[in-house]
Amino acid sequence: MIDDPAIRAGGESNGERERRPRRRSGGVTLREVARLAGVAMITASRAINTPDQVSAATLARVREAVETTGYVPNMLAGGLASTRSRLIAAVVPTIVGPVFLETIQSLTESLAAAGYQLMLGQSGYDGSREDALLDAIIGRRPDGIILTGIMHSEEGRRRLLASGIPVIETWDLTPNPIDMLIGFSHEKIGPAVVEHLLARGRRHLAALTADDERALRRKSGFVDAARAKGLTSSGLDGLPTGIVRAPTTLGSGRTGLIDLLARHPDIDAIFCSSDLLALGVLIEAQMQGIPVPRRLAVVGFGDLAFARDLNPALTTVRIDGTSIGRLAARLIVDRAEGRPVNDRVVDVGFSIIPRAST
Amino acid sequence: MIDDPAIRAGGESNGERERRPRRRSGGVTLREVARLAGVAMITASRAINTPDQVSAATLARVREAVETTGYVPNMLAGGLASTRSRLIAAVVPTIVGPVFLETIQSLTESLAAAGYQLMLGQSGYDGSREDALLDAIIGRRPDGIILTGIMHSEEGRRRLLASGIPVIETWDLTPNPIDMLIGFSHEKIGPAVVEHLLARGRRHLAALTADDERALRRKSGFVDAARAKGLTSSGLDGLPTGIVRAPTTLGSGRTGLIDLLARHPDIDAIFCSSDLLALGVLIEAQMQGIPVPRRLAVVGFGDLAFARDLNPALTTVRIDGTSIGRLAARLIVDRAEGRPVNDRVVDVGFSIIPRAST
DNA sequence: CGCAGTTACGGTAGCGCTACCATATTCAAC
DNA sequence: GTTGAATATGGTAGCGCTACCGTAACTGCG
Repeated sequence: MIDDPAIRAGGESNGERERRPRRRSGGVTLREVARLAGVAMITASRAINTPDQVSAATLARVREAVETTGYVPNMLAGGLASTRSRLIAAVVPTIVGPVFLETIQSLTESLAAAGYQLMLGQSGYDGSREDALLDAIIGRRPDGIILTGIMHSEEGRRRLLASGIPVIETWDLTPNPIDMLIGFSHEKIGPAVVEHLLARGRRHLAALTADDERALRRKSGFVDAARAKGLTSSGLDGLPTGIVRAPTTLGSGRTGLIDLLARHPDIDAIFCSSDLLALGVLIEAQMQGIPVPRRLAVVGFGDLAFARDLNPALTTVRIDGTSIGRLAARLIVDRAEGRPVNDRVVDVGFSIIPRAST
Repeated sequence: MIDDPAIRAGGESNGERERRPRRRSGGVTLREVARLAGVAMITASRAINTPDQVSAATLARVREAVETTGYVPNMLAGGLASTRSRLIAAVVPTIVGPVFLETIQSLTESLAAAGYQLMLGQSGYDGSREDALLDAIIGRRPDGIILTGIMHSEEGRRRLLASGIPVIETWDLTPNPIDMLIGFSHEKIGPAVVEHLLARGRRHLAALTADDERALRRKSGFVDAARAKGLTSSGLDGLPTGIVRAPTTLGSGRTGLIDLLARHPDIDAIFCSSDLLALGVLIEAQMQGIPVPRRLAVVGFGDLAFARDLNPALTTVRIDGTSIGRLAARLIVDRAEGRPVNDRVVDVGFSIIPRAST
């Protein structure tokens, strides 16, 4: 080889063996900033990350150097050195389908305010990509993982536990959380809705729900509570129910109502597993000339922005998604910064927003 | 300095000077895997990242070692060493407001399939947090940045350019993109909608739009095209228009229609800047007993899932958000992997979906 | 058989940053 | 003055991985 180190070294100084160069990221590094400010790298680092550990004069000089060079710290390097990536991962079944949006929104904002960035992953409604996604996430060494309304495999649980990364499960209340939990009881929603409908004089209840796990549990709570009150449809053990494919659409609300009415013409109240379904029911009812709420009461779930503006305004179950996101951010950040977290399980509850549709 | 390396070194060799330990991430490292497989670290690395560069036997041994240890590569370290983070950043004004969801969804999926992860940032509709967000993003050294329908400050442009990170701007067509561009012309949508409405015999057009930048440009195209066709409302230079605050809601659609009708009772067609607005218009029209489309034609924008299921089904302008996301992923990944990208500006166009509301 | 080209693998030195230790200096306390 | 603690700064060795450069063994070819 002509590329003999000795020959190459000759050019350098006298004996000085030539170090091979390496592709660099191209940007300004902390070394450069430190040199410009006339301090050691570590001091420059402190000036940037823990400003109150350096003197005012030094701080000013470092700040100026940062300014003139346009230095942006490489957080990959910082994360590697400190084992704190300042990345938080959030997993949702799917981002279309507006249920988790509020949560993601407030999560992103709260995290950004604390200097953290959100990584987003979609597991698919059937959790198909969940395990592969988990590896991709754990590989990035996030400081926390937020699971949004998700059923995880045993294998997934193990990997999460083994990774040692703080985990928050949300939008549900499981008996044995992996780590932390912020959610509410889907089972308890059903009875509350039954209560509400009974109070409004309804006796022939029905449910229209998506076939996803949590919606089905809400439905079960509803059906069981109705049965406990002695409300069973003629010839049925439980209640008239319609099941539609998740994610729910307005269209499936319309066909769902048609189907339910065909089988049970006497129903006078429907609990839908999403506001979108409820909107479909409202529209179909109106087309068929069925007055809401006079002949048919409709309850949704989610309290999406449009619910209050419908005609009639939609009675629905409200989950404070914004609180969930904000709280999740706080817990995760507290954990990441080593502050103690006392409430590892938080039930944010739900509320029924009574409006004109019931 | 007393901290002379020679002195310390002396202590080391005979007196076994204790090397200070350092907190480690706690997990299994590649070194461990390599040791178990009986190969060098670099070979283990190749077995994992470029499997066809190692022999079948070695590959199997490394795979087994990975299996038994539960090794998950630290991509922070990998990213630092290779200057390829395999992170892609996406910036949206806000995630609530369903317009960009399809794009984010397909983006996330396409990127995941290629081994990349999405970082999400929200700039706020007014771009207030944009500059701070940009630093947070650039600091993570993503392999690409996707700007979703965003107006960026000059300062932001500079920082992006200086960072050297590939950038894709989407949902718009600007004359001088920062880098790459996938979008469509908001201006051209207006004339197309005017065409459509004229063909359906409408003569008294109106617009109801949000006050965000792009919606206003769609409106301008609409108004200008109408004026060019000689369609001006009595006593007006242009067309009756209503402006509502972004983000749009169903409620603002309702009040918008009330307001427009009060000022211009003779209008027979409304172009709304979002499907949500259009839904509000439909609902309000129905409340007031105004038959759609007989007396009033309604056109939306976005073709959200519910548009086809409304009654009457909503005529709307469709943007293929899924394509935008998929294409953006491809361009970014191609750039990241060093493949040539020939079409740096792509116009994905739009289409008018004629339905019963016009 | 010699030579080049290919395939498989390894040693080493970073990527850019921060944890860990250390030193120098200052100021209050005794 | 000595001691102790707090403040301000610096040197160095990694964090866990891959780029760069090797070497050795094997192949095909004249």
